[in-house]
Amino acid sequence: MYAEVLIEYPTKKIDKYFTYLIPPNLRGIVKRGMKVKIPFNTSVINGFVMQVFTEYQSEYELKSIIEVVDPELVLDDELMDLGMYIKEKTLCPLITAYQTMLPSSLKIKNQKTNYNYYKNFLILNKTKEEITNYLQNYHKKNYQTSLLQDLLVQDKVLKNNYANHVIKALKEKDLIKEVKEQEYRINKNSKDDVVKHQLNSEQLNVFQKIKANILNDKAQTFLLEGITGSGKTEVYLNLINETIKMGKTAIMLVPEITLTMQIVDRFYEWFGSKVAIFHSALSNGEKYDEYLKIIRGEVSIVIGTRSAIFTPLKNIGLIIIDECHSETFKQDNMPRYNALDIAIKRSIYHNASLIFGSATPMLEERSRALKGVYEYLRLTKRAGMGSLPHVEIVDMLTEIKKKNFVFSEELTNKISQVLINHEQAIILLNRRGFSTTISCAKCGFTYKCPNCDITLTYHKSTNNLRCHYCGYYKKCEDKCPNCGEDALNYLGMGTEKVEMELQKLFPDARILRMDQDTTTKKGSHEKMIEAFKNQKYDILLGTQMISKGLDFPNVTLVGILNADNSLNIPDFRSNEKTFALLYQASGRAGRGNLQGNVIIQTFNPDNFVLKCVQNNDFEKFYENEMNMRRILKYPPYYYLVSLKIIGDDYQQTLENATKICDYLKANIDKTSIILGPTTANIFKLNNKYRFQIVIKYRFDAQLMATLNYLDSIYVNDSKINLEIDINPLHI
DNA sequence: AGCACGCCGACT
DNA sequence: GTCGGCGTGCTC
Repeated sequence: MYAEVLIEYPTKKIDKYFTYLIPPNLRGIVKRGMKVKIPFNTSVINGFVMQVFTEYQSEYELKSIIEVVDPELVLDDELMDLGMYIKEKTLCPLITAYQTMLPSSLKIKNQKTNYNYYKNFLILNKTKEEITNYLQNYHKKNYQTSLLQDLLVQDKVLKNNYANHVIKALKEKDLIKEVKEQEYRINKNSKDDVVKHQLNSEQLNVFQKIKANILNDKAQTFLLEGITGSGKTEVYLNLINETIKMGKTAIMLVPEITLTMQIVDRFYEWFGSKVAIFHSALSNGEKYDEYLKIIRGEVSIVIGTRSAIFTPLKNIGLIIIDECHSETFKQDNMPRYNALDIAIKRSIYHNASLIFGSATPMLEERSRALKGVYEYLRLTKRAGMGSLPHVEIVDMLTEIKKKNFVFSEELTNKISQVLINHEQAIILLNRRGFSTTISCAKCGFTYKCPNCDITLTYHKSTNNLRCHYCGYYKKCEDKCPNCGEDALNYLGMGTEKVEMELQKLFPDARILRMDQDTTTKKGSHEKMIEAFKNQKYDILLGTQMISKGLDFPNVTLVGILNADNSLNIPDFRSNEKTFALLYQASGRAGRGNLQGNVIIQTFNPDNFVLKCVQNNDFEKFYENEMNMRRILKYPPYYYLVSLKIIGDDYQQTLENATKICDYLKANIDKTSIILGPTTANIFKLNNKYRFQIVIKYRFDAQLMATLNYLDSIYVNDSKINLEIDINPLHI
């Protein structure tokens, strides 16, 4: 017996099968989809079995598989094929696809093989009658009798709760014995008195439609566009409930679990131990346990972040991707897969229903829904009492003249009103992007590329402004070209500065600041949210992280500082992202019975995106943005591919980039557009120079073959590294 | 990815 | 004369 094995080094250089002998003691045990320990070159490593043969002709002597890493963890045919699909679509080493499917506790370097977690219990070694008899004749009352009493009531008790000498004494009398049982690290029970809200007519309509589709075993994707507070979660809960009643299983993806703990708790309340969760904050042991629950068929619902789309559930009836517009669903290292694509693939395999849910779906998804590729469902009314908030745009230019640099008069007034009424406020500081842009503190002017409608990026080393899309650059000026003031600056406001300012204005207000600095400790995020929900604070101040999915009924005011900041990020999606962010953030206001107010502070009060947020005008925003994308040839009208050429030597890297560009021009479809080579957004990283080529295409029969060829060429180049990202979210 | 092999420089 | 630098190539 022989096995073809993938080596667990995530590199393209050895992305091929190696054949091993299956020793007699492992025959019938080693199967496709299993992890095995193998000798490779001079060391012992893990491998992944792709195929088992009975016959094999070899010119040289084969080595033997040493052992199976974990006989319970086997990827089934669906996931094995899915791995191949990912390799084909994203050009990754095959093993990286399988690695993302398995819990990280089984990674190469991880020598620890057994993650099973045991607890020691005590049980009676005699019948209950015998013990009762014993207790009646034993006239004293001590720790021993109390332990026996406990065991008469409970069958088994945790060993750790009792003193060792007591246990020893009872063991010597042969009355009790110790047993070891595997325990899952996460144990949740459903609540009997869970509050199940009555669905309104809109929710009911959506529920009925999707339920019927699950019953019909039809693979169908739904785009569920529901305004903030429209009760999407309630629809999900009811649909999942129906799914498991039909004997099927469900997966729900969320962007980041820590931000969505409120939702996850609701799932535990409804479904208890039928739920497994996956996210990065779990320990290796916890992940292993959750995975085991799925493999053993003990759970029927999985909630998790991106990679949870690969959970080995059988008989999937429903897949939900909540907040499907989130960029976290695309992985930005290998394998560069998009969970939405995988979800579609899996829903077809299982004949399952698939829901993409969002208040602000990406243009790609929305246009597919309009074309009828997805079924378009909408929730247009808030589910509870709350009505949509009143949105006001404040021009910071006039405020600055009044010496209000951080907080406008209007926002200050509204905050004091909130404090008087004992309500709560959220202040969102819209952080700038990763690259440095220059703006004028006096007039809000920013430099734009004349060719791309993209904000120029400042390069300190050469003191000029560049467009990393087309290569346009210009010298940096001292004075603002718009208003002539010497007020160009590179820095935005930090949360700390805003907090100080806020405390100065409202000395008695209890302010909670949430940003990367204050939430790095594990669990601190949840604690803060809990504290704010319990009204231990009046004002929550933070960055993007506070804008999503949180539900605080007492919040009546949302203030958004420097709203136009994210518009200046050099990215063709910056409008879309800003719209989603502002809309989501405004949605935090007025979720209870109280009327909500939103104040948007900006230097561009007439900005189209902001106006659309204010007027709640989705259609107009999408229409305008689609038009822009069409003119500029961006998704959803064109698909994108990004190639990054990375190397130590500037000249050599640029030469290779040019060579690749020429090769592309000669070999791909003439209707495709090739941009570049230009310097990449991050031009120098880890002392390596980075160039970028962007391909825009619609239909290109030669493209994949060409990319595959280029990829294979550069695998064996030790000087130049080529990174290809197919359908990148940003370039 | 890791590790061995191999061919050139500054040392006891 | 040798120790060791990391460039190159192989791993069932």
